[in-house]
Amino acid sequence: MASMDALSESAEMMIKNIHALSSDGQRVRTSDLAIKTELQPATVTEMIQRLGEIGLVDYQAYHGVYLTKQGQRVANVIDHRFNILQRFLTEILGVEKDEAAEVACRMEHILTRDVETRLSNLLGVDMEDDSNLFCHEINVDVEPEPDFLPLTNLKEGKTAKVRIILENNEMTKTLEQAGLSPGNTIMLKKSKGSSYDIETETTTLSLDEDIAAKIIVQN
Amino acid sequence: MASMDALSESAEMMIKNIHALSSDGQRVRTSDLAIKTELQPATVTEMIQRLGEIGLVDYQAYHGVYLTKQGQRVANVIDHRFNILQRFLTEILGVEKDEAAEVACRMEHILTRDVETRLSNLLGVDMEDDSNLFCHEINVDVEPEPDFLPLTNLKEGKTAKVRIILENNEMTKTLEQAGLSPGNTIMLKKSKGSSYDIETETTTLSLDEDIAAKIIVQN
DNA sequence: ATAATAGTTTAGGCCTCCCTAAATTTTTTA
DNA sequence: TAAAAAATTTAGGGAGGCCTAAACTATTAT
Repeated sequence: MASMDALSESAEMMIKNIHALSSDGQRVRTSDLAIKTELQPATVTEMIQRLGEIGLVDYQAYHGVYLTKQGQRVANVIDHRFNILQRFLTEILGVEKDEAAEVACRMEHILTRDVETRLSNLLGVDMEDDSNLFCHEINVDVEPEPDFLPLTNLKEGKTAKVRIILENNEMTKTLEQAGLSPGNTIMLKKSKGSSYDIETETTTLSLDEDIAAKIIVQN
Repeated sequence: MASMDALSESAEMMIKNIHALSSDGQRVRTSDLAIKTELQPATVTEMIQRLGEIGLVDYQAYHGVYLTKQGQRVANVIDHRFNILQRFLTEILGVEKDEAAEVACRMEHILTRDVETRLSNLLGVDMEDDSNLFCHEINVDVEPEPDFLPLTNLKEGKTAKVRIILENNEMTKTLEQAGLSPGNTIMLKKSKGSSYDIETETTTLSLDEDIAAKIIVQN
């Protein structure tokens, strides 16, 4: 097992891909890695031989590789960094998903531990608790539905939570007294014409369409 | 002048360093570059010869290099990216200056235009107006206090600038329409219970606590 | 069971990015 | 201005990361 200086980007990518392909702890085949990494099989062989010498993978010629304990640790770090970066790019910067993935994939090899931790905090992730971080490719379309909508779009009979009221004046004070303020739960009983009948935790009331449109609720 | 694929990190670093050393538009000497880049003089020579072939520098053997127009453009892009990244790392994440510089120096070669723009917006910088960006090494200890805090921690009556909205969905679009988007200034009028009353440049609104917690402002 | 096919590795080559040592050019200085 | 000193470049070499073509091993199918 050779010395352990920092891994190259290519080496880290290879480890990441081995990890991604060895779902069931089985050995991963050279050809599958070649496809995933978009490298030639010969190049993959060369690479994993080097990783083997360093002790990050267990490699047996003609029979594929799997990550050693150490290799898994490396893979986990990289995955974590990738996820943090991707979330930062999409959720905070608003970068489009594909571009975010590409950029995150390049940056994951550069992040220091400190920056990683700070980014995690910014995103409200507990670094010690890894459970919600290893989602490689899994939570791709979970999309728990934003579900923010103006009261005018709520279906009759549906219950929802008031989240935003786009106005703040005398009128809203009245609404508040009726239990219609952010954080409260309400139910739309009926909407006929431009009138919305609502039931709050404390009372019932009827709203004009213009006002209802300014009340944003969440299912 | 050879073809123009993407520059390597090393090449970009060399250009950046040539730029940094050619304050007065004079030719930069190989030995100075060797010191700055911490490479051997022979390595520098090799590099700048290649840059010369590509047309990014004007190189005369034994007499140093200077950046061509094209080279300057590259240098400006890199410097800009570096500054944006460094500011993000220090001002928003609170990373210590030296580490921020190191990380920024690695990341500057990876940033895409889009991410660069978005980071600039986050920092409140107008991408078209470069003047406040070229601060290399100048604004070293200005330290304008991080002061980033969630809206839920803002004191009543205080005005602050919206910096980050930790989410990107329907809800944020609604907020944006109400003048609540990064870069805008808002004032927290009152916070009672789980409801936050805010005044933006265009309107007033009331927010639920969960949402308020995702809005990061700066004093 | 063995021949054909599919998968893998080795061999050899190219480029980048580094290096050291030797040659060359420029600058200094006596 | 010529020799010494300093700076620069050339020559040659090594490692990493890729490649293609050829050799080799494993698997499949008849």
